[in-house]
Amino acid sequence: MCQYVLVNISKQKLPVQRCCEPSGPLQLLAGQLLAGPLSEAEATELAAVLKTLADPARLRLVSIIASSPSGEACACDFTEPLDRSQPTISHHLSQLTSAGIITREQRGKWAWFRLNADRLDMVHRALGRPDCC
Amino acid sequence: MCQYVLVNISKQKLPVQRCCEPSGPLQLLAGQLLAGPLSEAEATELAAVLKTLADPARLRLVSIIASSPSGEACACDFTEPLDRSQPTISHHLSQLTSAGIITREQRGKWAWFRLNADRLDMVHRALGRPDCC
DNA sequence: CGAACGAATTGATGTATGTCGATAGGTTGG
DNA sequence: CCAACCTATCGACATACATCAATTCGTTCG
Repeated sequence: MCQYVLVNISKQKLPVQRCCEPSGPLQLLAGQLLAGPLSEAEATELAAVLKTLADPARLRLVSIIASSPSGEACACDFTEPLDRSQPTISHHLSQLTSAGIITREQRGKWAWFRLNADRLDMVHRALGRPDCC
Repeated sequence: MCQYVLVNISKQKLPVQRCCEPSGPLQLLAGQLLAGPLSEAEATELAAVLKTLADPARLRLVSIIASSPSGEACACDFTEPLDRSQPTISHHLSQLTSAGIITREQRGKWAWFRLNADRLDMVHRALGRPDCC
């Protein structure tokens, strides 16, 4: 079912990007953890994104989407490998979407999710050294 | 008080490292978020470290330690800028220490903390692309 | 030794969160 | 248009957690 649709869209162009290059304009997370003392506001903002990532189920969701050849995955692909109920999966997908880490697209009765590379790069850079990446 | 002691040890050698180079052997967090599907165990382990980082107070503690010229900071230096009670600060420092993100050293009646660069690099790499850093 | 001081621990409290069963909302196919 | 199917929302529940006041633990110094 899902696989059938997946094949049909697997030819879509995948984002090819150089390593450590900003893939878009930075609007948030300007502060870097190791570059100087974070303000309460900067820390709260960064903490919110990290908190969304800091869950085993959500990390697995992200990793499954990331390792999909087509760059996206159907909601129905998660329930089995994660061994959690459908409402729980849906909840986590919603969390990740709200945090801007993944994007959601409805196609027919299936919901498809892809990574938001910009947002992940942002978090990645926020945790690196100032002279890195 | 604290500043006096701080001056005395500020000549200690600081770790000078190239960007994106492992600063030590990896024992944990072998899995990379974007390199392939994470197992439940890998995800749980990575989530634990991220959860420790995912708090405004703890992020600020880390950033304050990181931006100290001497590379370390006294527990007494945190209470004021963070605007939280002494037990709360102590609690967060304990969390960060348990997670291996910072190290603690008792000198006289003061407690001094430094970053564990290895551990932070580990988290940084875990969130990056496979071909990055 | 005993007073003073820095930091950790304890106990309590309100809030946030991960999880599921049951239900509702939307979309497709016959 | 109705039944089947996929997904989201709701309600409930147990657990985890951030925080503080009070207390205890260690260290230093007179």
